Amino acid sequence: MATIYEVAALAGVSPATVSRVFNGLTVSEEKQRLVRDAAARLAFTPNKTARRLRKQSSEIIALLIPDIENPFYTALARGVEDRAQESGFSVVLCNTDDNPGKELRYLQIAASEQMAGVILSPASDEVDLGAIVSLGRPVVAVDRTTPYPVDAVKIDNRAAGIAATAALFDAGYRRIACIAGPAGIEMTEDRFLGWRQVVAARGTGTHEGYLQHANFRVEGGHAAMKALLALDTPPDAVVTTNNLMAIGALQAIAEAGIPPETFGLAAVGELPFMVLAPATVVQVRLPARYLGRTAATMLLDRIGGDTQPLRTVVLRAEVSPPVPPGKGLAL
Amino acid sequence: MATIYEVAALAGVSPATVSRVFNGLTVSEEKQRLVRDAAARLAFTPNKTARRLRKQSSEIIALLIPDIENPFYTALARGVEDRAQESGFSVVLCNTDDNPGKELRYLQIAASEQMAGVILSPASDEVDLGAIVSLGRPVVAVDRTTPYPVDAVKIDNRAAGIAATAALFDAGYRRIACIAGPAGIEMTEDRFLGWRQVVAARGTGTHEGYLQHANFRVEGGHAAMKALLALDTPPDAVVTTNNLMAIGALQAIAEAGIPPETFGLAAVGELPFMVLAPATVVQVRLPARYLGRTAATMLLDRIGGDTQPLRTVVLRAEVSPPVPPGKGLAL
DNA sequence: ATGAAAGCGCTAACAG
DNA sequence: CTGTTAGCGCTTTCAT
Repeated sequence: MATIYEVAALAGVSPATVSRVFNGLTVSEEKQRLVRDAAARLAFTPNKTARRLRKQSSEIIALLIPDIENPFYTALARGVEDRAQESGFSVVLCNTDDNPGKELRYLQIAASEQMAGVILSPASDEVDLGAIVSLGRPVVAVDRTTPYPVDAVKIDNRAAGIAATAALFDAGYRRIACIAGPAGIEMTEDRFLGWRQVVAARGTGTHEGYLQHANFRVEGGHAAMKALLALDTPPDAVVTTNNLMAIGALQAIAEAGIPPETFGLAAVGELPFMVLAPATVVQVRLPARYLGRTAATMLLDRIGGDTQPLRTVVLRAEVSPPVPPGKGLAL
Repeated sequence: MATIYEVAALAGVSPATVSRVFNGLTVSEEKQRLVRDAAARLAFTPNKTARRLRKQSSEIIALLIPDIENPFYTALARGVEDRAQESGFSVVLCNTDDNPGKELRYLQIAASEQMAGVILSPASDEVDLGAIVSLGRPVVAVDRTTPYPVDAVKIDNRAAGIAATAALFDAGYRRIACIAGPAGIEMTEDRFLGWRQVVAARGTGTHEGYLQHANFRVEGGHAAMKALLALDTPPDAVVTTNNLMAIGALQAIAEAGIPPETFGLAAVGELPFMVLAPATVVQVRLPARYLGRTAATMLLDRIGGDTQPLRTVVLRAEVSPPVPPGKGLAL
């Protein structure tokens, strides 16, 4: 890799001038040309590491997500990436696996790599963002929140939970259970509170065991659904607070030999690659990509020196239009 | 962020000694303790940027994949990540979007960021890996190949195509079409050659238009399937050379009102989150995660100085066990 | 507008 | 075993 010194020598100027050319500072037309020619001939690419050491910052933003195999997060990642590209930033994707230890480690890496900022969907309420924030690196929480005061962009989760549950009521179901994520994550709590609110207001009373907590994976939804079906008075419909758990629930329903069209299912989130949409699956569509884009915009604003007070942007989810009868593929 | 100079001052040793402690070189027990105490008190984290500038290399490997929203690639990414973590490396995920321009750009970034190596699934045969290779950075091609001489790990694609097609034959289908990816990518060509081989050997002769090329996305498979169904003698089964196109094909079949159990579908790749597996969907399972892990292992070997001749590891795909009747959820 | 020179924080000889 | 010192390649005053 050629350095600015070699370029400078070839162009007959000083290294400083080469640097100026590559940073868009004022350089005479003539020398500008000289430098560009020399650089082209040497296939010169500025050494980002040296530049970063000097400037104490980079054009890289870290994105910490809990599960890279969840399409919701990959869509979110796309949104972040697209926006970042527009401003010449690169994105480093870090998979925390919902593991606070891994999360912490990546946060340290972000700091020691002089990354420009961090967007994260916290694995737990206990993330310590103090270290990175005190370094002056902006942080934006996305999808999930954190007690630590940072910018955030989230979904109106309570409303999403309400919409999902209400749709099942409207479809005629009366014994509606809920498969929620792990206790202690505000995002999923809010969604199940939405469920509880609707059930309390319109339901036929609460049933024992209708609220199940599970991890956010397919197996979690599967296990929880099995537990629900084993109840004395099993539900006739279920709300899941994320996409993957809905898949697991569907699998359990199928395994139990229940004709799916007789059982109501509403998911907060989109069921990925759902070729086969039984009319009874309600999807509360989450604007995942836009969530990412918004978070990236907020972060880039901060990186650019924006100093306004902390903001939380709340996005509204949208209930999927009911599947027209006969259109939902009856396999 | 504290520097080694501050730690050195507090510990009463030289900066070099601090460096040695953090690099596991020989330092007396006593000073070792001194340094660690001082470092802890200052919350010192070594500045990776400075270290990288000095060492001319980093512990980061770049992973360039064509589509981060394709579960095959996220699974592959997991494999890479898991293996990398074990050796203390981090992974930067880059989404090329099957766009040679983006791919080139990321390759340049990998070079100018002094990344330790690159694992990529080339977007085109024209990738120029010369620049990065001549920098001494190891490169491993994964899933797809490239004419440029680098280590590679791939699937036995011809065998996968054969397996998929043969399974349909065995199930009694006789007019088997193929939806292949874009022409010019060896991976997909090999799969469709497998199809052609079986059709030629066991088929009732070739039909006009039974080979469709499409992009690798859901829409591609959808459009191709529509074209197939519009033929004078439409096929009674189809092989798709990747997972996403199979989804699109299924959608088109459903839209056409064809009872899916009367139509055969075999996909090279797994249909992600397939709750609803009609018995007729044959999946040739690709060991995506293992593919990633293997690629990472090869790359890390090279980074570690392994100098053996170029290797290509070929992994064998596995046909999904036939879905037991009544088990494939009939929605 | 341009050049000279001083670091950014770390590692790796080289002495001792 | 440990300290001194010279850079890695770039940006940025400070002069000119």
